[in-house]
Amino acid sequence: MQRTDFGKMACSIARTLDVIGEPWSPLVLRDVWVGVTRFEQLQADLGISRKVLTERLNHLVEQGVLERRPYDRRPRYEYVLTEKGTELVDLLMVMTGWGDKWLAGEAGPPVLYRHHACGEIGNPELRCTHCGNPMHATDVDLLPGPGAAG
Amino acid sequence: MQRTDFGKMACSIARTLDVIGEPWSPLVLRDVWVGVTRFEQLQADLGISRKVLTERLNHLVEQGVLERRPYDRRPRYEYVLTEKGTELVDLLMVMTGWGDKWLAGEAGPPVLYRHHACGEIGNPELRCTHCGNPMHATDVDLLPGPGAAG
DNA sequence: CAATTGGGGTTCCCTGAAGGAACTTCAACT
DNA sequence: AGTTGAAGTTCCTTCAGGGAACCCCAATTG
Repeated sequence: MQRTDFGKMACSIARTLDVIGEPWSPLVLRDVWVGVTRFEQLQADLGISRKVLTERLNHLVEQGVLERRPYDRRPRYEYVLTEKGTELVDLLMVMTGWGDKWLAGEAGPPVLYRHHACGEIGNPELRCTHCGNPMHATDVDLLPGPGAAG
Repeated sequence: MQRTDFGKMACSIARTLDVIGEPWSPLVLRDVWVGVTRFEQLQADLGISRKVLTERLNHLVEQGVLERRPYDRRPRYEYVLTEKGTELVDLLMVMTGWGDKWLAGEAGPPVLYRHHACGEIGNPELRCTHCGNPMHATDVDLLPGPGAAG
């Protein structure tokens, strides 16, 4: 085996990594989210190799995370988030929150979120869909689900 | 340049990827979280190359996400989550939620979370720390923060 | 209407990282 | 003294990322 295939593991983390776990993919997603949607823009903004950018975009399109869409009568394309991709942004927001807290240092966070509902600057927090209380690593027990292996 | 260094970018996503973005790292973290904490156990459970496992564990320890701790008078060690690492599990939980929804298929989720506070099975959702309302990709504006580049 | 421009890729070579198996070390147990 | 088992290390092969050059196509320009 060359590079291990995470997609076949009975684990939603591994499967998710199969979609956006390759190097650069989360940053491509971030850029598309904030409006950097074209090949040339992405390549220039990220400093990524054109070859790898092509591979990542194709993979994200295949996985249904991005849609490749013409924006001109010339052969010009932009990449936009699908619903599946938009929901992946939750992941980016949590990554941002953690990075802001643990890695930003003196300078502080590079980007802030203003929440439409309240107009305030803030970060997202994980809360239980049932009771609305915080739901972090230490607040849950893990149980085997219907899709468990063996 | 060989492999691009994400750690120096002015982006908390890129910086977080520098810590856990390498292949296998999130799965190592998951295993440690659920109690697979020793070298041999991790190697067997993941099917990862021993060489790469060594590299990942060292990196995660250097980054302060895991702590390497003796558990015997013989030279035996286990890896445990630090506070910094425990907070990273938020990321794993969100990955799990997305994977459950979009990739689990017929079989359903392999793992379920039971929330201590309410005793129910459920998934975490992102909510604003200020107002408590849902906070997803489409609910925020992005603003430059104090650590923004140039 | 030939030449230019620019977006969106492909192709090529080189190096570095992942896979995998064999080997090493060290303390305790037999 | 020999064996065991955890925890790595070493070595070789193959594959993926970096980087630069090249290609294709439609519209605009001279």
